[in-house]
Amino acid sequence: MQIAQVIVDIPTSQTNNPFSYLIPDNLSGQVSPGMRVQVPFGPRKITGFIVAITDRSEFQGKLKPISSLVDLYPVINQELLELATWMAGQTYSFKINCLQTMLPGGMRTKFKKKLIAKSDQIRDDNPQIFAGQNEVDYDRAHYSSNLLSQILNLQKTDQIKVEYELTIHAKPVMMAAFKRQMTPEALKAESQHVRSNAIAQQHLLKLLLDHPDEQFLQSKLNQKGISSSTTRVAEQRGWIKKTQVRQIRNPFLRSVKKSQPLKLNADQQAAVSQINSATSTKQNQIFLLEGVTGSGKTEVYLQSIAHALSLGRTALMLVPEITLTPQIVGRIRSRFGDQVAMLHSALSNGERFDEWQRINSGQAKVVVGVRSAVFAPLTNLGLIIIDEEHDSSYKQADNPRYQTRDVAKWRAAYHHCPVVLGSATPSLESRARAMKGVYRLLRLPHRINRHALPHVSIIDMKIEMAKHHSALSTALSTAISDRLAKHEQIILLLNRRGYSSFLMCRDCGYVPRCPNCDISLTMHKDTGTLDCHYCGHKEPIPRVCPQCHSKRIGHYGMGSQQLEEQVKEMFPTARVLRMDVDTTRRKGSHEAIIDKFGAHKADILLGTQMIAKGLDFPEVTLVGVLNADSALAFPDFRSSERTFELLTQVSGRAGRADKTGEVFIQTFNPDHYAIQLAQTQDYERFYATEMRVRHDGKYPPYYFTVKLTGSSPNENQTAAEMYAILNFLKANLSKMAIILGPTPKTITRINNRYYYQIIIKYQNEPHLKAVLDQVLLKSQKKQRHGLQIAIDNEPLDFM
DNA sequence: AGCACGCCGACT
DNA sequence: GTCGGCGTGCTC
Repeated sequence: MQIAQVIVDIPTSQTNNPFSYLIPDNLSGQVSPGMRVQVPFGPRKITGFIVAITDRSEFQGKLKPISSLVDLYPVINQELLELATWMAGQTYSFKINCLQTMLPGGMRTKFKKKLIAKSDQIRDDNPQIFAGQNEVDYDRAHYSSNLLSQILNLQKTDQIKVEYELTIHAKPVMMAAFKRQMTPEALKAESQHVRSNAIAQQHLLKLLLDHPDEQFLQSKLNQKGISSSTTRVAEQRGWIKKTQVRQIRNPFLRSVKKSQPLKLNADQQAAVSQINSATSTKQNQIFLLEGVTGSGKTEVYLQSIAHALSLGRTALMLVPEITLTPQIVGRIRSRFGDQVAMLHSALSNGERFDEWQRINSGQAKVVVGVRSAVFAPLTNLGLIIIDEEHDSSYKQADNPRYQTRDVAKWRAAYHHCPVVLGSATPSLESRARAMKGVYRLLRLPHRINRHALPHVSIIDMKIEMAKHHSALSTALSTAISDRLAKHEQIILLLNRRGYSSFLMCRDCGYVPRCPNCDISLTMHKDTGTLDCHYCGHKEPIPRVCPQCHSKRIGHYGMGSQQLEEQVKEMFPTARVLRMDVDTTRRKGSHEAIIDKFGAHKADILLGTQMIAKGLDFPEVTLVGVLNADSALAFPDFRSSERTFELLTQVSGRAGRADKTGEVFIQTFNPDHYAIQLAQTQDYERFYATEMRVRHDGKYPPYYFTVKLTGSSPNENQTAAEMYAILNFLKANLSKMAIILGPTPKTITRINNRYYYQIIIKYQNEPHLKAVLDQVLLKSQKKQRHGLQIAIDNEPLDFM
C-alpha cells in the first residue's frame, strides 16, 4: 500500500512533521511528491503538500485516505522540498510557511466553508442562517454564539451539510479558438447560401478556405471584424469547432531590439573568465564582484549568463525590489529574448503565475526577479547572480525571515554552480568573507570610458540654518538655477519617507499621535488626512488644536510633498516630478515617471530612496541630497553603512555621460566618517573604519546575532514573558554569549500590541538552535494568552 | 486553525 | 442538580 507523507496547512510545530495518508486506488500512480492534496484533518478538510511517498507509516492509528488532488503535476520539485526543510530550521519557521513562500502568490489555496440545508423546510426554519438561500458561506465572525450552537446542533442532527470549496486565484487564461470542421467543398457550398450582406460570415468562410488548417483565436478574429456572435452562428452551422487554448499573459509591455555582447575591458574580462570557468567546472565558488557605479557590472552578468546558457544550463539573477525597472529588464531581454522570465511584485497574480509556469515547464532559462525569485523552479542551474547584494530588500521582514543570499548559496551548493554577489558597496559581512578567502574577490575599479567621478561637496546645514530656514542651501539652489539655465537635469533626494512632516500646535506643543501606536501621525496634504505609517490609521487634519483650541496648529518637518511645493515656488519655470510611495502606488506609475524624466519632459526629479538605485539618466548633471543624516540618526549599528551606501549610490547618478556631474550633500554632521568617505567614494577606508567600529561594539560580522521579539496586548505580560525567556537563555547558553535586554522596542506599541526584544550576540554556541527551538515551542502554548514570539536569525537591525 | 473534551460558576 | 464558560490537546 502506498502512503503519502503530507505537510498539512496548519502552522504549528506539531505539523512540521508530515502526516500519513493512504493513497486511494483511483489516485494511485497519479500522485507524486511536490503535489498539493486535499486531506481530511479531524472533522475538516484542508490542503497539504506531499513531501514523500512511502510504503509504511510510523503512525500507529488508522490512516485516512487523501480526498483529492489540488495539482495535477508537482508544484515543488525535489530540490525545493529539501530547501524548505533546511529553511524552516534556519529561520525558525514552519515548514508549511516555507513551502507556501516558494509558490507564486495567487497559487496559494484558500478554503471556503459552506453550509447547505438538506431540505427547503430546514432552510425556511432557520432564516437567520440561510436567509432564504439553500447554500450560504460560513463566516464564523458573523455569527453570534447562539447562532453558532444552533448551527452545531443542525450539523449533529444531520440537517445541514458542510462543504469545503477550494479556491485558487491564479488560473490559466483560456481563449476560445476555432478550427475548420467541414470539408473545403462543403464550405464552398455553404458560402452560396449565406446572404451577401452577411459580410462577417462571408469573411470567415473565406479565411477558412484560404487557411484550411489554421487554428483561429477569437482575439485574432475580432481584429478582422468577426465577432463572437458570428463564430457562434458558424459553430451552430457546423462550419467550425470551438476549443479552448491556453494564453500566456505577457508582462513585457514593450518589445526590445536584440543586443550584442559589448567589448569588455581587462577587469571585466578577468571577472567573466573566472566566473565562466567555475560554471564550466561545476565549482560551487562564491564571487564578490566589487565595482563602482558605471564600472560595467551588468555586462559581466550578461556574458556569464550567456556562458551558462551555452552549456545548456540555466541562470538566476536577483535584483533589489525597487531596481527592477524596465531599464534593467530591457537589457537582459535584449540579450536573451523570450528565454527570460521576470518575477516581481508589480506583476498581477495571473502574470506571475504564467511566468512561473514558463519556468517550471523549462521554457524560460533565465529568471530575473526580486527576493522571492530565489525560489524559481529552475532546474540545472549554472549560475546565480545577486546584484546590489548589500540591499536590505533581500531579507524578508516577516515569516519565514530568510536571507536571499543564504538561500542562493544553498541552491548553488545543490547545483554545484557559482554565485556572484555584485555591489559597489558590499555589505561588511560579504567583504569580510572575501578578505578571509571564503569568497573570491573580483574587482572592477574603473568606470567605463574613464568618466570622472562627480565632484562632491558637503554642506554644513548648521551654518546654513543660522542664515535662513530653507530646505535648500544657498550653494545648492545656485547650482539648480545654473543647470536649469543650461537645460540639464537635476535629481533631489530626500532621505527616507519617515522624515515626512507632522502636525504641531505652536502654542501648546500638542502633536497628534496614533491612538493604536506610540508614534506621531504623518501629514498627507493630498488626501487631507493624518496617517499612521504603522497600522494604517487615518484621521482628518484638525483646524484647531484639540488640546488648547488654538488656531496656530501647523506642520513641521519636510516631506516630499512640502519639498515639491518649495522647489516649485523657488523655481517657478522648472518642471518638477515627484517620485515617492504616494505617487508610485498605482501600477505602471513608477515606470511612467521614469519614462517622462528620461525623455527630459521634466527638469527636476525629487523623491525618496527609490530614485537612488539602478536608474541611469545621462542628462542628469546635478544631484542634491537634502538630509544626508536622517539615516545616521537611527539608533542602529548599521546606520553608518546605510548612509554610506546611499550617498555613494546617488553620487553615481550624476554625470554618467559626457557631462561631468556635481553632487551636493546637505548634512548636520559634516564630520561623520560615513559622509566624509562618501564624498571621496572611498569604500576601502569606509570598510576599514566601520570594521573597527563593529569590532569594538561586538557587532556583525565579528559576532553572529539573533533577535527575539515578543509582543502582546498587555505590556506587563510582554515584559514578564521576555524576562522568563532571558532567564531560560542565560541558563542554557554559554557564558560567552552576550544577551541584551529585554528592552521595549523603539516604537513600543503598534496596533495596541506592546513589543519587547532580546538580542543575542555570539561567536560559537553549538546549542543555540536547540535552545531557541525550545523557546519557540514553549511560546506556542502561551500564544493563547495573546503572546507572540518571533525569532529573527541575523536581523538587519536591532530596532 | 478549529473543534472536542474537560473542569468550575449562575441558572431553569 | 445542569448549561455553558473557555483552558488544553489533538488532528494521520
